[in-house]
This record gives sequence, structure tokens and C-alpha cells, in this order.
Amino acid sequence: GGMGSLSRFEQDPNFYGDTAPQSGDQPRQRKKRKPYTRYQTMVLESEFLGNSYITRQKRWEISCKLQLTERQVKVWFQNRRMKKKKLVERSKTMIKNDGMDEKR
Amino acid sequence: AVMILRSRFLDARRKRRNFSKQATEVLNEYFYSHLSNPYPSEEAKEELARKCQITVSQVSNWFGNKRIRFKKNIGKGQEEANMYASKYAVQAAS
DNA sequence: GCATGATAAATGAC
DNA sequence: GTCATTTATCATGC
Repeated sequence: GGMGSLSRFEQDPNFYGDTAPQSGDQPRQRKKRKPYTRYQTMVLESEFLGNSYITRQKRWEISCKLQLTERQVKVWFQNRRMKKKKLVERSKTMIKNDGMDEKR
Repeated sequence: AVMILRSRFLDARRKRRNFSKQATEVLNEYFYSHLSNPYPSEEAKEELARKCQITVSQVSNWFGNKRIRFKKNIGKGQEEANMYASKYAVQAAS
């Protein structure tokens, strides 16, 4: 393979975090992950139950009600759909293997 | 309430079990012999999963955790790297 | 008490 | 849009 550049893995471990006290800029990029509250999750799950895909209108409403950005709501639904798919696959496997996962 | 109960059943964290010693050995062997690019392909993941008797998702989880936790340890108690590095030749060709 | 596996936010490739 | 991933957090094993 002719990879001239480093993979993601070999990049600097310091992207964010404690901020160099530099004066001035700047792109304080990325993050940081903060878990949502039970209320936020409950409202989102409730909406997801009715429809796995959210409309622009509802996205705006929910983002206001939950103090989240529209982007966060959009991403939440994307991740939730992936989770749903994973759970379905897990269920299939469990049925195929006759539920052999309990430890005894 | 129902939602919480259901999530309890579907959350595998509540019944996680450590992988076997030999499974960990196989995963570490691959990781440290591909240290310059520890991202196994889908096929490689399937083979690792078969060897280790775990699922492909579990292989992905292991590599995700391993990469981030390896980076966080660089310079610390990561003699494990040297151990495996000497054990399994790196293919660093260039 | 941390090590370890799985999940929950957040990003980026495509 | 999906989907592999990074990162922090969770829950457990020992």
C-alpha cells in the first residue's frame, strides 16, 4: 500500500482538552460528549417511536423544547436508527441460536 | 417505565464477560503487528471473530477501545507494545 | 480500585 | 441519508 500520510491513529493525541492559554483563537474544534438527561432521552425516544425519521418542523420544535441544537437532534435520530438496526440483528442471532446467552 | 425495562434487557453491558485469554492473545497479535494501521478490514474482522469465537461487533468494539486506550498510554505502562513488537515482526515496508 | 467490554454523543467519509 | 470511527461514560469483573 502506498500510504504516504499517517493514519488517523498516529495523529496528535491533543485535539482539544485543556486549551493552551493562547491569546486569541480559535477553532476550538470538536466536542465534548455530554450525556443527555433522562427527560431529553425520553422525549426523543417518544418521537422516534412514532417515526424513525424526523421532519424539519418537528426537529425545530424538539430542539427548542429540549435546549438542543437542530444538529444534535438530527444526529440523535441517525444514531438511534443505527442502534435499532443493531438490535434487530441481535434479535435475529438470538433466535437462530435459540437464546443461548444466559450464563448459568 | 417500560422503556427502561426493555433497555435493561437489551443492554449487553449488564452481562458482559471478559474474553478468553487466547482470544485476547489473537486480537493483540493482530493489533501490534499492524500498529501502523490498526484498522482491520471487514474480512479481517470476520476471521478474527471466528478465531476468537466472538461477534464482528465485539471485534470492532475491542479495536475501538484498544486504539484509544493505547494512545492514552503512550509512554506509560505500555511495555505490552514492546513485548508484542518483538514477538511479531512489524511489516513496516516502505 | 482499576481493567475491560458495551453503549451513548459527536465527527467525518462517501 | 448510512456507517465506521472517536471519545467519554456506563456497568460489570475481579
